Amino acid sequence: MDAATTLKNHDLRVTKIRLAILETLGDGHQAKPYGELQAALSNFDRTTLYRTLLALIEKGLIHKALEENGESYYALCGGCTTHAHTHDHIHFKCNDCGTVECLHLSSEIDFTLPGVVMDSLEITAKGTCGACSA
Amino acid sequence: MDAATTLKNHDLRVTKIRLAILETLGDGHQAKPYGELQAALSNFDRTTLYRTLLALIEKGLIHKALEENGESYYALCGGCTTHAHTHDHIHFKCNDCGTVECLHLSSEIDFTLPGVVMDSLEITAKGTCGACSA
DNA sequence: TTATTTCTGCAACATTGTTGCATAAAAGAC
DNA sequence: GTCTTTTATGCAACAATGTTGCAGAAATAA
Repeated sequence: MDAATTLKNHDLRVTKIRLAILETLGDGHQAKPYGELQAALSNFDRTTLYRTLLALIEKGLIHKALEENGESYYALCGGCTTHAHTHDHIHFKCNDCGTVECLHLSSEIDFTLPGVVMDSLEITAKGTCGACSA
Repeated sequence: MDAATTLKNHDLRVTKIRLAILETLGDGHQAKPYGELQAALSNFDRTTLYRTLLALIEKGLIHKALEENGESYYALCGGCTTHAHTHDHIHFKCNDCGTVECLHLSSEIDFTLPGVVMDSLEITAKGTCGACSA
């Protein structure tokens, strides 16, 4: 499915920056830092990028993978909608090359916290990725 | 052990802002956002607060619990040193009252990611805390 | 093609992060 | 307590990101 159709399916108008963001985020299993997005999309206004990211998040097309040192990382979602964000994956950051990947877990992580009601779980692992440790 | 002794044990001079930060962070199982620290310590310069937090982190007295919406949360460490940060706990944020707690896990969380070498793991859970769900 | 809805770019400001430098304060020696 | 050395603090200054309002431009639907 092409990007324009994806946008329409998610109740979003097809505009240049939206197509450009989706294209920049590529195949979706890798999260990109805000700075990189801004550099790649420097022909667009910074405010527009900011608001567009918000819109794409709200409609379930992308998600904020992690925040580090004041910078947010964004990645494509796999099948989220406005009302149901399903993120059965964790984020892995390579300390060597800096790439952030969305990895699916084969086994569920499950644990309980006494006395609290748990809604969501965010897991970020760090280390060395396959390419860098080879 | 009082705060001044703690500072000395960690190779840090005893100064007003350091004592104030340790006091503000209180009993240590709760993380405070930067904004709250700054408000509580507004008689000190913002830069000094910034550098002092860095120093306390480096010497293993406090740690950055999580980052959310561009704001960092800080909490006291339990037995870290400059060279060995041990954080066998997760962070829990209450969506209701906003408090962030450092919770120890009774059981270890353990899983593997194929093809990568894992160094560290950061886990943030969100939901409703005991006080708010009661 | 027109009318309507929504998006974009610009201006403007807040907050946090960050560095350099002169002065002030802390720690150790006497 | 005083002096010396080391380190911390406050100030100025700037960068990056987040955020809002508003007018003009673009996308949709009729």
